Amino acid sequence: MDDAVDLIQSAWARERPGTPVASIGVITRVWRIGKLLSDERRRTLTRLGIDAATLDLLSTLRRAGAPYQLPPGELARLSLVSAGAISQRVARAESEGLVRREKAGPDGRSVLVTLTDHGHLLLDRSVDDLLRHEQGLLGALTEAQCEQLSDLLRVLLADLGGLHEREAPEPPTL
Amino acid sequence: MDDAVDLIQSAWARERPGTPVASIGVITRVWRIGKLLSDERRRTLTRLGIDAATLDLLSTLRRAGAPYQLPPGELARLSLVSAGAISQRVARAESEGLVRREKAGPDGRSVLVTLTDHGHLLLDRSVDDLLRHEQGLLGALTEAQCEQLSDLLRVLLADLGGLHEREAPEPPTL
DNA sequence: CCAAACTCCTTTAGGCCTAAAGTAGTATCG
DNA sequence: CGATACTACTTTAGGCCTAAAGGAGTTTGG
Repeated sequence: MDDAVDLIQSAWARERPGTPVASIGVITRVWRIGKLLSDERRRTLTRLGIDAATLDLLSTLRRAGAPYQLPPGELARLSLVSAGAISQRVARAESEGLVRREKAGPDGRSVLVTLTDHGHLLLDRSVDDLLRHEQGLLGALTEAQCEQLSDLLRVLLADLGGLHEREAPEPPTL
Repeated sequence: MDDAVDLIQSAWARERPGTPVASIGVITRVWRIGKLLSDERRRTLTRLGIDAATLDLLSTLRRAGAPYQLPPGELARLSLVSAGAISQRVARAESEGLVRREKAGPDGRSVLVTLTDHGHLLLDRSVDDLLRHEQGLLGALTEAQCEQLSDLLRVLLADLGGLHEREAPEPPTL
């Protein structure tokens, strides 16, 4: 039986024979699943009184362990968003008292973002509910399928990880 | 060996023992792969002189086949975005001469969005390049792995597809 | 030493999206 | 028929993001 993505693939084949449709089965499904999960997360988090960007920020600091602080650059790298996005996330979270900015160390450029007690509490209050809910969303997959899927995605993610750097093809180290 | 997502999982387990981390292996990887692919697509499309939202609109009309027209509601359903987003996409594309809005049929509310020749050309000029490029991004996976991955994602996507409707739990048909 | 290059972070301009409100045409039903 | 509910689409307000420009501090090399 065909799903919506199979139909996209066959529609291209019908309308533009020769179009290279091989990637669609994986890429379009990844995007659609990601979109549906994001939409659902937004709904869930609205109920919990937090938004996805803030949750991501607080989570990253929380997972770093005590003393729950990281520099903006590290947050950007870990979160896969631009430095500018982190600056804005931190500004928003700071204005709500969830994190604090501290000038750090001898290098006058560097900053440390620290989780406040309020931020810590808000996170701890939301994360289990959220993750439990999302675990339920994977109910269509058996445990074995989840693992198999994780393994395949791990391979793909590892390969895509260096995409940005690969831009300027480095001369091989002779 | 552990990737960044495995580290997220073990960090939660370390910092908050008991947190339900089972979903992370699939969900976080799907998001990250989707993000990396979107970033790469944005870069590719910038070179081709089009943006992802417009490409999606033109593609959907193109795949519908002659006469290349669909109502906004159908476009929203097929593209997984809100009706408001479609209205804006169409407005942007219309101002560039890529599509045309037509009042359709006896029902005064309904509209048909039609691909113009200009839009048709722009799409046909971009889509093969784009898809060929993206096919290359899956190079880390063998053909068999791609198929296996597609199959697992199809199962998950089919299940998530009805998420929005499941909101208001319908009384069982006695 | 000091200029140039570099690094870290922030700010700004602009893009696209969602949720919700707004507009207008159509259907339902007493 | 006319009020009410509904449906299709658009508009608006606000959120978050990227790319690029803008400080400011640090390193490098003559």
